[in-house]
Amino acid sequence: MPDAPYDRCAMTAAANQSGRRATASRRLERAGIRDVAAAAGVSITTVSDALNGKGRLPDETRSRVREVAERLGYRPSAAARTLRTGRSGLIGLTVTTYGEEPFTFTEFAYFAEMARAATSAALGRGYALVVLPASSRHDVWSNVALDGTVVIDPADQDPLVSELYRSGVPVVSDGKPGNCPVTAWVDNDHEAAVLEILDHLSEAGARRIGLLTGTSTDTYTRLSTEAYLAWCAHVGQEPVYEAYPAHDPAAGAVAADRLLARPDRPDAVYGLFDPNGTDLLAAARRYGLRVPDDLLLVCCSESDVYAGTEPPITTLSLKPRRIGTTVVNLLIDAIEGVDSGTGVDVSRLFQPRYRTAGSGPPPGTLMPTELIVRASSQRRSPRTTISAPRTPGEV
Amino acid sequence: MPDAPYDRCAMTAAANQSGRRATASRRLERAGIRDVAAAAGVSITTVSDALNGKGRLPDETRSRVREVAERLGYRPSAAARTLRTGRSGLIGLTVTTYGEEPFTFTEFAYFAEMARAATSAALGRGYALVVLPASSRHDVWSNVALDGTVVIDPADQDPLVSELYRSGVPVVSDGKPGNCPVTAWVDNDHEAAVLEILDHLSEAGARRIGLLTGTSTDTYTRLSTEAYLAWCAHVGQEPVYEAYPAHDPAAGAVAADRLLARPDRPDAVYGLFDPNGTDLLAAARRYGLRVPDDLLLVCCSESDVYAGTEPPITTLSLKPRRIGTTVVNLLIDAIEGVDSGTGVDVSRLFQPRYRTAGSGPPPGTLMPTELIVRASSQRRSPRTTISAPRTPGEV
DNA sequence: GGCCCTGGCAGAACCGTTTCTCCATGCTGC
DNA sequence: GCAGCATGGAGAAACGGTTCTGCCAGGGCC
Repeated sequence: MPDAPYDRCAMTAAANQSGRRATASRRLERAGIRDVAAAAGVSITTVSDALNGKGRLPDETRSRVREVAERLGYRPSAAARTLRTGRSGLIGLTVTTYGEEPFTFTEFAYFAEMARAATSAALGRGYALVVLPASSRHDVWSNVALDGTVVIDPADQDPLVSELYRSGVPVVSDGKPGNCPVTAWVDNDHEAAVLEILDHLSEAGARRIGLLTGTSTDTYTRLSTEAYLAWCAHVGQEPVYEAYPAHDPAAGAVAADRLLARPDRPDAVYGLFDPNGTDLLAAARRYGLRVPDDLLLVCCSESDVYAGTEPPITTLSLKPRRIGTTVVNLLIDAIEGVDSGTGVDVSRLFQPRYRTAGSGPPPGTLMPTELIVRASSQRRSPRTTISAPRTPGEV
Repeated sequence: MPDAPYDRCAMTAAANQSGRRATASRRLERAGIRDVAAAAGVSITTVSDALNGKGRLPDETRSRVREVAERLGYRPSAAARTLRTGRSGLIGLTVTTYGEEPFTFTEFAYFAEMARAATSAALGRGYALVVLPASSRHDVWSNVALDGTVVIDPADQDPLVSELYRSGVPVVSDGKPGNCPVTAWVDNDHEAAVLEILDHLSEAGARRIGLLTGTSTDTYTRLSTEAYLAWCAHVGQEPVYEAYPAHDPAAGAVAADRLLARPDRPDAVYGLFDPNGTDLLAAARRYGLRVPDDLLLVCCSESDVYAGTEPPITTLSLKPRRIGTTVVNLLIDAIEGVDSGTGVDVSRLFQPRYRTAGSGPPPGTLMPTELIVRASSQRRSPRTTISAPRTPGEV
């Protein structure tokens, strides 16, 4: 250990230190970087470099500083670091809110699973996730420094997304955006999924397939319903569907009942939402319909309770884990890729940031779904297809 | 509008502004408070005061500044504000992690609901929630400035809680802490809940009540099991229980099977975890046991699927919404109550902060649970319906 | 021997707020 | 006519890091 420079530095550091807090004897305060520098006999530059693995320092100094920092229980201030570097290590996750009750994001297993995967993926890359409501504009959003945001199912011309875009915060959306300046998006191939289900039900012998759908205008509901209608038009079946507000748990049972009470009662039903399987099963019982003999059933759900119902119900899984992981990784890629961190990067100063050069539509990824076939949708095996089989890629 | 002071101020502000960035022509940058001050012809002090409702300013100035800020799309930097005020508006929520898969917090509906309520309560008071894993010490925790933290079920001598305590971050725990310096805690009255269930089963005719419990040492499992054993000792029944790792979804079914395969097979079972109802029902079917005639069943669950099983199963609800709301409100009370914000408050410098003076055990709140009695635990008294007809509206 | 290069580090600017301090002005009461 | 006070607002010091710049010493090279 070289002694001469150590002594010199110690004096400088001590002077620096005493020059800072001339007033009170502040004991019990958290150790700052200056304290570490003083204790280690180096400058704060050296401490910062040593702790962050930067600069040109011999390993000896580096380890000594690290040891002193450890001994003092030094924790760098996240706020100061964020202020200087412009990076907080936080990414936002919007959740939709319905009416009075602020949150419905754990209502459906899809969101819960997706949020879990997103949280996990973010942490795996050193980021933490902040859950924020899609409404309530400046109130909360302005109070937290975000490096980027995952927006679930943005509306057309979503004001929140616009605001974030203006602020230069990258946004990746779960759900294909309508007309939003998002950096990227991820979604399931809802058209393909619905067509696969309808074909599957047809092959099982269904002649009139009904749909239990929602009244809201989110991408999922819209695309699925459109795909259903398109399929009906294609095979020449009259559409039979009932829509209800999906966020109201009681309304689903009523809608299921309505659907099966119709004069043109379907002999197969696909329910877009998680509880529809249970609701439809109960409704079928009430009307004395046997599943799958009198009624074929499929619903979209992430819950495995449908493996244990009587009969087990065929479900479509949207694979929310995969969505959550992908969406977060895309977002962090965008955050770390652009990196307007050091100073002003003049080259892209007058271009929209975080967009692919050329500014076409934002890049999107369609992820496949998974149909888990169970007893509720299997009736007559041979009784072949009514409609021509179609490839998943077809829209 | 007074003209003379406006002109004077404008000149000062312009000088101030130009004195700042002599170098580049930084267009497209987000407007800072200096820009607002320059545009409004006032000092940055005035802008800050006007926007934050502080200082002594005439309404005229206040509204003018506000309008200019609005026009410029000014958003204060959260990082700078946090650095200066020491408050980030963020509170942490720990989640437990099991083995490889980092997250199990939405595994049980309890945590999902609790987290949802906590998020909602925090947002209602102007805070945002950050989800962080209970493990992974400095990595992530140091990178985010937290005003306080909700810790779910801290371990005895929990290192994370100790660390947070040393950092002066208030901690409120969900689950009665063993030996942790938490500010406050909230928990269900697990003893009372278990005793209520056991009494309920006894009254329904149970002679030998079994328990399906967990192998982990968290408060919930421990207290519930202890209450069960105490009850057994009290009434003179030999304990009959099986324990399994609750985080393993497959193990539950096996344990349920084991419990019903025992030579001293119970005629009633209480399952501590959410999936136990389904598992026990399936196991009972396998052994030809009718519920509730041959086997009474209760399980702890927040899921409403048990209202629709055949037969419907009696559940104990821990009311996670109430827990989540309470725990967050207690935490924010602690954050805002102590408020060592302005400078060093010498009076409490040498006392442990965020504890009740006198430093006895931290204040805790026991919240009641709710037993939802359904067919599975009702056998002999009036020998009424096994499954009541239910209206479509009922969930 | 001058020069450049490189390693090792100190100094100081800077990030964008909040807030403490203090000054100028006009008015009141005596 | 002046002390005293309220009002309105400017100035500058923090907050606690990161990082750009630059100094100094030593060694290789011509």
